[in-house]
Amino acid sequence: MTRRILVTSALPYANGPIHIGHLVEYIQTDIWVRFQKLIGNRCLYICADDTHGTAIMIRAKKENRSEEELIADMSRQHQRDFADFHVEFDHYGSTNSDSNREYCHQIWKALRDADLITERAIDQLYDPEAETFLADRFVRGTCPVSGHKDQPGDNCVCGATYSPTELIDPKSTLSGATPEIRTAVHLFVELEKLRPFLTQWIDNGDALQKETANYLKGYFLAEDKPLKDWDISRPGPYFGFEIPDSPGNYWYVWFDAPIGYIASTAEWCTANGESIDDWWRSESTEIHHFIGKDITYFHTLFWPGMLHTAGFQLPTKVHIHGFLNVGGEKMSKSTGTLIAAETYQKYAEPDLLRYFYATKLTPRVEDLDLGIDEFVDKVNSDLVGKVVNLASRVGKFAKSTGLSPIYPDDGGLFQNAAQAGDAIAAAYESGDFSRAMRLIMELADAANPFVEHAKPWEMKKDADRQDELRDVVTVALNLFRQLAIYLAPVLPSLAQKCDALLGEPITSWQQSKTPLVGTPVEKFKRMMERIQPEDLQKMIDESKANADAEAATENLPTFNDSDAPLKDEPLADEITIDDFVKVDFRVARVLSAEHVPEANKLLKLTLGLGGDETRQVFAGIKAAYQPEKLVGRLVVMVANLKPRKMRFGLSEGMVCASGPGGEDVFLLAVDEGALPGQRVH
RNA sequence: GGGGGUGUAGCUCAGUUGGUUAGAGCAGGGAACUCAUAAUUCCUUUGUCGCGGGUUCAAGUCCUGCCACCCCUACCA
Repeated sequence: MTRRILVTSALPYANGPIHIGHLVEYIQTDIWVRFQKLIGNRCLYICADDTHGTAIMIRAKKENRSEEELIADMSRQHQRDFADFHVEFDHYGSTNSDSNREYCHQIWKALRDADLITERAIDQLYDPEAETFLADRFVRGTCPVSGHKDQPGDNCVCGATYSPTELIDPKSTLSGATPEIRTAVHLFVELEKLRPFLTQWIDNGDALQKETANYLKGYFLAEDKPLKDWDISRPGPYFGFEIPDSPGNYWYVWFDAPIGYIASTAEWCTANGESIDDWWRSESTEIHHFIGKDITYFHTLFWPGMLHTAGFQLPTKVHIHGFLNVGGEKMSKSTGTLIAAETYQKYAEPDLLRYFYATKLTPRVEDLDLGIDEFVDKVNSDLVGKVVNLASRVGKFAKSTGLSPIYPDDGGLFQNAAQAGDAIAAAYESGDFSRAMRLIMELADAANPFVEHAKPWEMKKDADRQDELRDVVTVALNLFRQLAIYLAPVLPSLAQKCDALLGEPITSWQQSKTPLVGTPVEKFKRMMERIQPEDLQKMIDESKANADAEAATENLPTFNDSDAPLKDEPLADEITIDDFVKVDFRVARVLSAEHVPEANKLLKLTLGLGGDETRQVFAGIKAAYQPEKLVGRLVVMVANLKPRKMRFGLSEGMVCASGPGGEDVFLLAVDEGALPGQRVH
């Protein structure tokens, strides 16, 4: 019976690029979705960019562009990265969409109607310069308990926890300004009122992994403490949706983000003439969320609460995965292990990462580790040495023989592998990809000896044994094709290469049950390259270099230069290089400088251009410079200016200086090593 | 401090409801082969199944104490 399944991955935040840690989740989900489609279920894979919140606002400001431009750009990057890694969504939306706004309104109204919303004024730090309220992580100051300096807004290295309003000498990390305490009204969801529902939802059914259910019951739903109200609003300015019945307040990003699942599905429905209710309000549709353990409680408490209140279908299953470590350590920018999808892609095939993750993924909430040597060994010996090699070693003969009209005796290999399909499918279904990969490799291990023992290379030399050769080719390629089918959810491109070789697309899991016979075979082409540890080292090196460069940029002092000078004197009309070269700037040494008694502003300078060349120039810098201090220094002059007769004598050029005049005049200087007479280009 | 998890060959891990001499892949050693991407095939070494008790005819598997590591959470009496 065909199931109808809606699948989501967590919405990536539009604040940064996709890295290999994110990819664990998208690859995991994509494998599961491809598997469902392959066995013939109706399956929809929905995702979107998560675009709202303070972080986006701040970043847009820093980059001097609108939030809309920023998130459009990030969305493009994200979708490009996903496509590179063969993560294939049925629809990819954005939380900053009309559709999402509409569903936010709808769910909000339901929460109001259920009397779950309350208001309360809370004190929060406010950055008067950046004109925004500050989340805890945007404040640093001295710990009120131990006195440690430069601690984050909510906890200290000494172990103390506190409220950011208790920090001594707090500073905003955005502007460096001292934040002030401001009171603002926030809206809250009274989660405690949903306790009976949540308890029941967590206890009954198998929507959650056992360890997750235990964790929630033990921690959030413990009898002795009520569930805390959920702070669901932020005062403006805030990049997000304004709350319709609370002007000036915006929904906190975690309110509208999961609603994006529904909104994005709705967009797909509109485009495909389907009804949203069939997907989100139907008991015959399964809803599967794939998320990381860090956002467990949003998806297992708030989200079911929202769905329940607004009358949507609850998740059938929340699949929670652990974090990625690299080389046994947490990923970090400084060691280069936080590798961007884009960087990975330059040095290694995305398929290899998909396979490696597949061998590591289980239904449990466990962290997984990417070790360089392990990655290289596993991928090379499993995929290249066993799977691809199976096709490769008969590939050369196959073009001339084609496949036999009747599948020959193979000692039960094909039949055995066909039967193993059920166990492999069950492993995929339960999210135990690690087990699935192990089972598939067992088949690959059994297949290679067949070729070895059949000795096709001897048959090739004997004209009387061409039928036997064709039989060996038929067996080897069919066994290979079974592997390609079983691996298709993980390695979609290998399935395609198998199509290209055998001329029969892989579209269904059931194809693994029936051998392909009597068809021609295309010329064999290499399907996969081995990877070297150095390739992975290079991507780590590049990531590290990128991180260092970024850190260097961020450590640059910030210059808060006023825009007044430019406004006072706007840029002149554009000129060409030809216009520019007409002006001959020269480095000159001040040989003498003296007051001009009759003049208010002028000094009389004698400028040397090297050798005997000198120019006499009157410069309006009297208020700013003492003549005796000018003698000997280098200046920049316009040397080909038409001489002008002044009351005090002939001025044979101009000295370059900036500033509005009076005491605020600043002569141009040249760096050490410049020589009088040199032209300025 | 509380909750959860893990500990099996050098490495990554399987070991179903307790039931024969504890397994696989990779790595190591030896040989063969040459169709194949120095790939493959055959043979082969290695384990106090973290440590100590207990239950049982029988324990890697169940109970218990300890040790180590990991994850979550916290300073709450």
